[in-house]
Amino acid sequence: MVDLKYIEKNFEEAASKLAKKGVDKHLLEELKELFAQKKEAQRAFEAKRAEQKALSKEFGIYKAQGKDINELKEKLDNLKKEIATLEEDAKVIEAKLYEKALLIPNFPDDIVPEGKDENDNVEIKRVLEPRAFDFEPKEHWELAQMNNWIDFERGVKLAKSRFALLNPPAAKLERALINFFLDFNEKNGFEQMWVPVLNNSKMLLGTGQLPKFQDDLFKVEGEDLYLIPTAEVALTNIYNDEILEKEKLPLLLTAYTPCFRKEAGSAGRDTRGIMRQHQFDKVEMVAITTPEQSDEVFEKMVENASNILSALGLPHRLVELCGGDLGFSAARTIDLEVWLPGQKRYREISSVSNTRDFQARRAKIRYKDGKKNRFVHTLNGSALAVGRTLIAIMENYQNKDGSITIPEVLKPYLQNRL
RNA sequence: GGACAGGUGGGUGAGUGGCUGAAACCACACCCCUGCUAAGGGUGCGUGUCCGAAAGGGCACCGAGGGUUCGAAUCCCUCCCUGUCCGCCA
Repeated sequence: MVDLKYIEKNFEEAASKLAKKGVDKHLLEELKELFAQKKEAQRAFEAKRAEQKALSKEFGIYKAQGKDINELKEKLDNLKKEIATLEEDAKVIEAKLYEKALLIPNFPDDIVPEGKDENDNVEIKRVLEPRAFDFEPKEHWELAQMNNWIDFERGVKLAKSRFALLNPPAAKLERALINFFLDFNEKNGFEQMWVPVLNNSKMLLGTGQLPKFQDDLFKVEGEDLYLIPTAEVALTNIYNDEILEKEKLPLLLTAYTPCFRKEAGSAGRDTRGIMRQHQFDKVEMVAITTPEQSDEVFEKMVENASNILSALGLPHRLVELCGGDLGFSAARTIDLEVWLPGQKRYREISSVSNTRDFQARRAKIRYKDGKKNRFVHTLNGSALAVGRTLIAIMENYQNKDGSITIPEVLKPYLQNRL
């Protein structure tokens, strides 16, 4: 959640920052006004409440002394009614305030370029030269069919569109990739976790998926449980409503989970193949840091994801997202896009974000800094999206006859055989 | 899923209507004493929010939400969770 006090004190600055993300200034004005109202209502209520408490105490003393309490009681009865109204008012305003505040996206960092969509993102650098083909490279869905790696029809039969199933060679490769990623992350300091893939609404609110993006989530009927769209939700919320010791930071975590997304609003996009599925595997990194540590950890996470791609021999580029393309919770994001020779373009395979204290405020994740409790910074990034890595391997390692060469680094994970 | 028992501060745990935001002990921090593997004493030590430069003060929070009452951690209702036993089961 955005810092309301910051908006109150630095309104113009806050407004110009959020303009980068396309947030209307009027929304902020409304918020500021509500915040002022909330404080006023709170003050009014608390003053009366203090009065009531004092008189009630007297009431007890009077009674003990056998004094007449009728007059006092009448006074308190009236106060009670007055307070009930004041309290109700304060509650209503507060609820309204938070309802609105929870819909305001995070402030982008100053470094974030202006822009309205992905076309305005800024390429930072390219890593590894795309391979030169002496034949026309095919797209992954074609290769998948030629090699019988992916069964799209039966995936749909089992569930619905945008579900697929992997046949023996691809299924093994999928798991090899998961293990390879987890090991790679672990070697670079990320603790390997295992988490529930169903999380409750409080957690989804903590990382920013709720309340605004409810339509993107699969919800369990009759339960306060959602299938997580990313392990970021579970990993970050491990520390929901906790106060951490400064010495324990930064916490670097990694986990593999399947991820579930409704992909509402992306009808017609990437309908062929497994680029955009309702269920996909991903190995995620999450970091919990002090504000001072978060920039350095951010770089480390980007580097780690990039190094994995390099280890797999996959050409890729780093892209700094512009304000308009930045996610709701992110202050800054660098996407890693892998080269897909079949599609002849770079496609997102990892996204590393620093949310600064935005999620920490929502999820109430703090750390002790001396006597004070401060909000941590939370960061997340894929390392990597597994299904998309499978695509990248298929397209980059394809041979003229449609067969696919397995990258050397994965062979140990396949017991040297498919 | 059924039955019973519970949910209090970092932990253990007291507290059945006002003197309790909460005893005591442990843990932790600092100080004093002592002097070596027996320790003792003192002080501090929840979270959030509002006012304040600060000191300090107000309000809220004893699983969550309602209710009764002048007044609730304490009484009532609903829900959630935990434990134990039974059932079921990877």
